[in-house]
Amino acid sequence: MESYVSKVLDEIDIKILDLLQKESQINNAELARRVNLSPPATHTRIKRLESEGFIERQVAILNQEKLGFDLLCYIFISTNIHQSELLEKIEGSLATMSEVLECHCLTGEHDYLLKVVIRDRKELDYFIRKLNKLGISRIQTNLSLREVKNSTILPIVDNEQSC
Amino acid sequence: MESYVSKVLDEIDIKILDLLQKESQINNAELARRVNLSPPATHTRIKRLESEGFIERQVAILNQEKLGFDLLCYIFISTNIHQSELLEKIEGSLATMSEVLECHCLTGEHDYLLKVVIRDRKELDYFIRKLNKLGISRIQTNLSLREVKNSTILPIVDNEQSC
DNA sequence: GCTGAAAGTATAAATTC
DNA sequence: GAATTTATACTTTCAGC
Repeated sequence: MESYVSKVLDEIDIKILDLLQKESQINNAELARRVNLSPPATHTRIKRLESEGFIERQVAILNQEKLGFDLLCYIFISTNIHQSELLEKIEGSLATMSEVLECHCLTGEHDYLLKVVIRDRKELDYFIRKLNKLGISRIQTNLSLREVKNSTILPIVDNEQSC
Repeated sequence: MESYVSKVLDEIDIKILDLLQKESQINNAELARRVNLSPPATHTRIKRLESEGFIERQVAILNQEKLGFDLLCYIFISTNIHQSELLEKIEGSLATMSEVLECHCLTGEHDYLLKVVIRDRKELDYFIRKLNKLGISRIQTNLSLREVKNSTILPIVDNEQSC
């Protein structure tokens, strides 16, 4: 696989993005050292990468388990609705539910796939009731038994990484 | 839903975690102001939350589309393997593949669910060949047509949020 | 946990390549 | 046009209370 180097992004930009997506609290001087540039030059590039939207946001990833979220579920849902106005309303409702971390419109037999974090069985029951109330006709819940990998790192540089 | 307040985490800790998981580059003085504490006290708490593992890491979330990743896939895979040593080897291989952002061992008819980011159709073909070589017997690929929501924010405080 | 000072870090300005 | 060095403002972090 080759790196994504375009007219707008050179190798140094890619390197900066990669370092930041792995460890965003790295300080500017250290970042500059790793890309062989002066701190101000590096800083200017970061600001450009932010303003141009390559960096969407910087976040802290919290430990689900330590915070009491015992259940991670992937839930497939289907609706019988084909009216776009109603679908938008359902999507809006799904997006505002804080248990729903991800929601994707998918190819295949189901309409949407949800990634949902839940504390316990009781809350899962409550959540599925909420889905039913939205007018969702079919729900297929898959529980994660074990997390093998969970990363936000896009493969923008060649080397395979393990985290 | 009620907040997760335990002997180790009080309301202020939860508030700090929540602010950081939404915007980790917020500065300490501003964070302190929002939780009604002095900057040093706030700082001490953050360090504690990090060392105790409530904060796993801080990362920059990059824009997939702008970086050329046109395809987001959820891929279900099954193996015919029941020997734990071989399964561990397969899991290790999956975990080191940089296209695989997530890998979960799931309940249901399939063994694993993968979240995979891919640049184009050609790369998807190449990726599926790699899976075949690992000894995976059944592969069901679902493409994301549209992202309705994509968040890393755990619902540790009551209010529903939209991002 | 607070206040205030010292150390460290980011940003701006001036200059050079 | 983009990077560097120098200078300044800000932010974190460490005392003492």
